[in-house]
This record gives sequence, structure tokens and C-alpha cells, in this order.
Amino acid sequence: MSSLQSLRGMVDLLPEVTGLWQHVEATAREHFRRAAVAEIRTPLLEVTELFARGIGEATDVVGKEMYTFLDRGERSCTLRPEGTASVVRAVIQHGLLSQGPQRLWYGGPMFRYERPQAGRQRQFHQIGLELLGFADARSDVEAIAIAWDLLADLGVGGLALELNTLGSPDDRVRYRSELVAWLEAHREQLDPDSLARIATNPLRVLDSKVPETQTLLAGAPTLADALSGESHERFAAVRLGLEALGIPFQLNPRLVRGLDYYSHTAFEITSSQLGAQATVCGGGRYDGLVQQLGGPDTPAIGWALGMERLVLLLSQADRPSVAAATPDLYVVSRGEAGEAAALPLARQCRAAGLAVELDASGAAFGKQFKRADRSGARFAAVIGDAEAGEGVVVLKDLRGERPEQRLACAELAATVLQALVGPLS
RNA sequence: GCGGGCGUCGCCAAGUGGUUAAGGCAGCGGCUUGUGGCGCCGCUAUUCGGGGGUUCGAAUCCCCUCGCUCGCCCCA
Repeated sequence: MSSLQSLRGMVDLLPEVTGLWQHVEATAREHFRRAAVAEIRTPLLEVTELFARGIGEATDVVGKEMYTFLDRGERSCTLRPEGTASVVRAVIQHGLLSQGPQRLWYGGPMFRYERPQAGRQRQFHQIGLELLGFADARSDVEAIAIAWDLLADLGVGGLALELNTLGSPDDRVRYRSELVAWLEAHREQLDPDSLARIATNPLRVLDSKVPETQTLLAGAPTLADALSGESHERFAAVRLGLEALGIPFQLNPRLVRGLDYYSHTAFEITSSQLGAQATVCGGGRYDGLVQQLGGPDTPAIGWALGMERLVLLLSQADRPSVAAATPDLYVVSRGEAGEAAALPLARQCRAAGLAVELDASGAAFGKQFKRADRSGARFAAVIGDAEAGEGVVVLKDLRGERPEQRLACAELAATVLQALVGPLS
């Protein structure tokens, strides 16, 4: 194949799927509006240091998945691999927190250099929520509820909410060193993968898929034991809040978010229908991040939802397909005067709110009608030299029984609009 | 980065060493020069992702390469 192709992992969204994407986006917007969450848009490109400091040097995302390059000014730049760091940076940079807590959402492409597979691309899209300046457990519950309701409204079934707590940053640091000490003491019995993670991300050892390691881990110190009383209470409040809203969840003590900034509540919404990449939405609390990036000490919680995975679920389900752009009216014309009159006519109908396709091919009438039929339009407007001369147009119903009708050009839009809302035949 | 599967027309797909590479869908043209949907007829791959090699001869065998895909890792 000598012709040019898109880069690996960079996917084109063709017209047959953009309708569904728009539907998801519109639904998300509406849910954010109802929850009084405002949109924020940040650049796709940031200084590399933002992600290194925000996400954590030791994470896979920063360590091996970033699209990083030097710009012409020799500055190290990175295409954003996730949204939270950028949002926090923007909020700090513009002093938004001095105006009070912030309820923000964002959406758009993210970039991670990984091997593509089902539900994973190198350029992928997330919609995310960030509640900054909210410490109470109720904000955790609210954040989760917004995600849950959005997914339910979209009609995604078979979802499971998994919940865990990572404790306060202090708890986590303390537990981390306990765990590392314990793992070091059992080095010989660990599998190579887990061994490597001691240095990089020890909490992830808990999630090892090696059976022997899992058996061994039964004797390891648990995060739950390392939690302070306060952290325990906080987690209990989150659980109670979810129960009060009737949102089902299952506790998963091995749910450890990969990014460094998480603390306390961590959650994932997963689907069994997604293959290996089962997480549709993931998030949690990140109380330390704002300060770590140079802002005021600010509690926060957020989540990100994977658009590709969501769309995958929606297109698997037996749901009516979201129609692509189908015209209401297809304009067929012929002859010099007719063709000249067709465009103003189409334009006038568009101004009235109709979806109008104009056949500008100059093809034979039969051809034009064939195309009118395939376009899916309900009506065809026919204008030839004779009609153009009299200032009239022929309206033909392509789907129903309505007889062909000759009417003044000026009446076309109103007539079609009225017919569209009326019964089909 | 590591494993498995696959790569024949825009899409689906037959063909596994031997003259011109089936077929279906879509597309285009015609039957039908002011009226579509059905039907009928015709056209659309000198070429089998690309490059080498074996052979009298390859889409079919071998090597390399590129791409797609599923999984591992990790994550949305």
C-alpha cells in the first residue's frame, strides 16, 4: 500500500459513527449542565514537566507511554496523556480557586504511545469531571453519581461499580513502606513481574495475576489495616452515600489506580462486554495534586470516561442506530433557469430550518431521483425551466401517499415543515 | 516492549503451484433524453499489503518487511 495511511493507533471516525459520538457528547453535556458543571478547555500540548510531576515519574504513563518531543525552542513538550493535570494547571495558573470551589468538565483527545488493541488507541477520547475544592465525602458520592447516571441514561447496561479506598496520602505513604519492607523480605518467593514492581509501583503487586504470588500475599500487610480512623470513617460515609442513592457497588481492595495522585476514594466502572480493557470510567480523589503542582492545598475528586469504550458498548447493544445526516428535502433541477433557481430555493429552505440536499450534478432526471431516493429524504423538490419561469416548484413525496403538488417557491419551506410534523401518509 | 491470529477490488469473499484471479454488496453506465424504489444488461483487481528468493511456472512454498487484529503489561 503506497498511499498514505493514518498513524498506527490513530483512528478516523467515519460518518457512520459520528452520529453516535455526537449523541454521547450531547448527553454528557446535558448531564453536566444539570449538575451545574462548567466546561474547561485546555491545550493538547503541555510542558512535559507537568505530567512528570503530576502523574508521577514512576508510572507507566509517564515512563513509557508519552508522546514527547522537543519543539523548535528546544523545550520538551508532551501531548496530554490524560486530562486532570492540565485542568489543575489551568486552574492554578488563572487563580480560579480564589473564586471558590470549581466544578469542571472537559472532553477531547488524549495520547498514549501503547500497542493498540480492543478499546485502546494511541489517540483516544475522554470526557472527564473534576470537582476542585470539595473535601466532603458527599462530593465523592456526587461525582460517582454523575458518571453513573450519565451511563444509565445512555442506556449502557451490565455495568459494575468497583470501589476502594487508598487512605490519606499519609496512610498511603506509611502503608507503602510497610508493604515494600514485607515484599523485600519475601523477594525469593515473588515472580519477576512483581519483583520489578517493588521499585516502580509496589501497590500494584497486590493485583498480580500470578497465583503463587496471590497465595503469598495473603500474609502481606493490608491497606485496610494501615488506614487511620479518619480514613475509615470517610470511606464509610462514601459507601453510605452510594447506598442512599441506590447505586450498587462492590468493594475491591485490589483496585489501585495507576496514577500517583490518587488518595482515599478510588473507583472504576467496568463492563464485562469490553474484552481485556474493561474499564469505561475510572477516577478517584486526588487531594494532594493541586498543591503538588504549585497551587493552594485543595481537596479534589474526579473521573475520566473512555469515549471509545463507551461507543463500543453502545454499538454492541441492540439499540436503534443514530441516524446520520439525512436530508428532509432533496432538490432536483434541470435546465439553465431551473438549475439557477435551485440553489436560492435550497438556501431559502435551509434558512427555514430544513435539512436540504441540492443535486448539483447536472445529471439526468432519472439519476437525480435515484439519488434523492438513496439520500433518505422524505421529499423531493423539482424545479425545471418551466417552473422557474413561473416561480413555482413541484413537491414530491418520496415516502408517503401525498400527491405531487405544484406550489409557489415561497411556500415550499412552510409546506414541507408542516408535512414533516404531520402524519406520514 | 513481549506473545498469538490475519492481510485477494470501497466492503464481504472463493481460490492452497499450471492458460485470461470466481461470486455477492456497493459504485458507474444503459434499458428509461421531466420523475426514484423492482427487474434486466454491461463496466469496475494485468493483480493478490510491500520487497527479495525457490520454480519452466506462485495469490498459493521460503525469507524479510509493513500493516491490521487479539492478548500480556498498563490504563479510559
